[in-house]
Formats: sequence, structure tokens, C-alpha cells
Amino acid sequence: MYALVDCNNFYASCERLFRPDLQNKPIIVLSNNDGCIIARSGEAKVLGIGMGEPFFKIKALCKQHQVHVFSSNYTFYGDMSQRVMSVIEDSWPNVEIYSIDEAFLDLKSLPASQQEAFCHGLEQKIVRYTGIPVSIGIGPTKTLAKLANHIAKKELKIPVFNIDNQRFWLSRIAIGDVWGIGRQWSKKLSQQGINTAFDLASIELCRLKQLFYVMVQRTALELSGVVCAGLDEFDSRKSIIASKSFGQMQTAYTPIAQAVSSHCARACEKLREQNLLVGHMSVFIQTNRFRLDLPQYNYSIAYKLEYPTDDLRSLTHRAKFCLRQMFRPGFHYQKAGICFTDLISKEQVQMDLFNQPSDEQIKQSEQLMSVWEAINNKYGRHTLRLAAEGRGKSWEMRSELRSPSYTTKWSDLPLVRL
DNA sequence: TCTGGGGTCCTAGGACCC
DNA sequence: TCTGGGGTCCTAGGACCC
Repeated sequence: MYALVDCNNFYASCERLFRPDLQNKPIIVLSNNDGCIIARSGEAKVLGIGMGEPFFKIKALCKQHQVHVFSSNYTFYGDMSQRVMSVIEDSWPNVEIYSIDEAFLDLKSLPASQQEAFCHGLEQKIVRYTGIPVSIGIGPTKTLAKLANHIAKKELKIPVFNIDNQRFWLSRIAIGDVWGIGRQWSKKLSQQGINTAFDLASIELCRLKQLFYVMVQRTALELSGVVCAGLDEFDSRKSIIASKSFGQMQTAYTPIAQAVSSHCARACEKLREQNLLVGHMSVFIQTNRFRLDLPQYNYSIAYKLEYPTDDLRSLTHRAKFCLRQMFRPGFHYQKAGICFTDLISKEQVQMDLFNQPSDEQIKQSEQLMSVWEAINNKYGRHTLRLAAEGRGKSWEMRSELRSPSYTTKWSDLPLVRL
């Protein structure tokens, strides 16, 4: 049996934590650049505010209903996520952290009769320790646990639900609400007369094989109770991306090069946090796809590194080289970014017969990068940075409604008056 | 005026090999 | 007129997730 713990309206719940005055008030959280809605409190959902909707389209509605609007504050949400996850990991040994607000538990070592009681206890513990409300779904496969969670939240509005002896629920769940079945496939499945989770669970596999990829077959099997995917407890990342839209469209080379350098530094931070080296990078730039009146240009250039590295200086140098190759004047650019792939663990580097850097080079680079990190950890991010990042950030994103970083910044600690 | 960012997995098709 | 069979590896693109 598996359990899925999922935080309720996670970002909205975080924003409410240090703002008790927002209890029972509608709250929404915006994506980077204050562009789209990415989280809504229950009260905001009732108003008909959709997930992913562009903010400018519903600004008037928000004003009319006094919706509290926040820019996203990932430092804060990330910290709250860690707190929730550590409560879960302290309570149970087999945990897969699936996303910022979800975790799967493998409950097989617990007698069936105790599973629900354990989940009730966990749910209460999480809300008591962190203030974040969660829902927990229990089922014989991950897909069914996910579905049980959906039923707990959307249908029954209870904190814990076990679908094991209540499979009749499958016939009440639309095919598009099943984990792994998105827009395109649910359309295709409907054309075949498959409209509910029950339909998909009971279809003959050979019929599915002719029409769909293995992913759909796997989902069908999981719905019928056959485990196709176990717990993935070891986080081995396969790519790292850092990219952001510009606050305003950019036409000149220099600010874009500074943005790419800054994204490269962020990607490099993530790389080093996980003790990885990168073998392959690609840099991309894009114009604004919504501005059909302007000429469009999207391009990316890949660069295979001479040897895997985590040295920010050489990574930035290569990233700028890629950008120079593809930058064309005369366009209004909206976004730039960088992607690292071919990630390998620092402990398992394959040496190269021709391009192996000397031990001395590796040692020097590591010394420099660790001092660099130590300074930034002590005095704050960006205290030390490459000149390539520039100083004034004319390209920086909009984030006008950001809440304080209550739990990660001394100057932002909440004040309590008695 | 204003439209996110960061991931995974799978498949088809091309280039190459013997 | 007729033109093999069996592989691997890489990349782009499309689907999905939160």
C-alpha cells in the first residue's frame, strides 16, 4: 500500500501562515513576473479564478472581491516544504519526495488495519508542527493513492481516504482527473469511449497497446491495482534548468548576456549543492510568443564541455560563447535561459585520455569555488559574483507583491505584539 | 501594458555500424 | 523490373507532472 501526502493549496496556505487576518479570505499567488495564477485558496477557487489564468485578465475581479494577491516567494515556500518533509521523514522510513508539496510513502511494512490510523496521526502532526494543512490518500498503487487523495480533497472533503475497499469510486472519476492522463490523451481516450477511471482500469490491455504509448498502459494497470512504479527514494537529477522572463523585453546584447550569466550562476549553485558535475549545456533565447505583431526568433545552442566541471568561471565563459553565436539584433527578446544535462556525481568521474585536467587545476578550481560559496553563505547570495552578471539588473523580473521571507531572513522575522 | 519555471519519460526518425 | 537484415546512438518534439 502507498500513501500520498499532499499539502492543501500549498503556496496560499504558506502565505496565510504569518497572516492570521487572511483566514477565510480569498488568496492567490502569481507566477514569476507576476504573470499567471499558480495557487488559489479555497475561497478564490469559489470565485471562479482558474489555475494558470493570466493575472491581467482577472485583475478587476480580484479588486471587486478583495482577493489578496501575492507574488511568488519560492525561498519561503521552499523552506516550508522542507519543514513539512522533515516531519514526514521523521515519522516514516520509506518516503519519496515527489514535488514541493507532495510525498509518497510505502506503507507495506505496516499492517493494513493500522494504516489509516497512522495517516490520521501524521496529518495532525504536520498541521500541528508546521501549520500547513494536508490531505492523505491511501491505495494499493501510487496512481490509486493519488486518486484517493483527489477524492479526499475534491469529493469527500476529508483529510484521509483509503480507496482499497471502495473501488466503486473509480466510475465516478473523469478520465482527465487521473494522474498521468492529460488533455491530449483524455481527448483520445474519450473518442474510444473511455470516459472514467473505471473504464480505463477495465479495458483489455491489447486494445490499449494498439492505440497508445506504454505510459497509458501503465496507468491503466496501476488503476486496476497492479504496481508498475515503486518508490523512488533516491534523488538523482538528470537536468538543471535556470531561466526567467525579463521584466521588460530586451533588444540589446549586454543585458541579455548579463541575464544568461546570472542564470548560469544559479544553475551552478544547484549543481554544487547536489555534488554534481555537468557534461553538456545549452543556452536558449526567445522572443515574446504572444506578440504576433513582432518578428519571432527562438534559438538554442548546445555545448559539450571538454570535461565535466562545476567551475562557474568556465561555465559562464562557454554560456556567453553560445549566446554570441545565436544573438541577432533587431528582435525584442522576452526570455533567456540555460540548461545543464549529462550530470554526473563528483565521485564517479570518468577520466579522459586526451582532455583530462591536471590534479592541480582541479584542486585550484575546487578551492576557489568553496571559498566563493563560503563567502556567499555567510554574507548572503550575490555578495561575490562574476563581473559578467553586471550591476544594474535592467532585465530583472517584476515581483511587486512579494511577502516577506518570514522564515529565512533575519530582517523579515514576523513581529508579535502583546 | 500585462501571458511562469522546472522537471520527467517516450517515440520517431536520421545517421551510423556490420 | 529488380535493391537485406539487424543493430546502436543521438536529437527533436510531444506528452505528462507540479
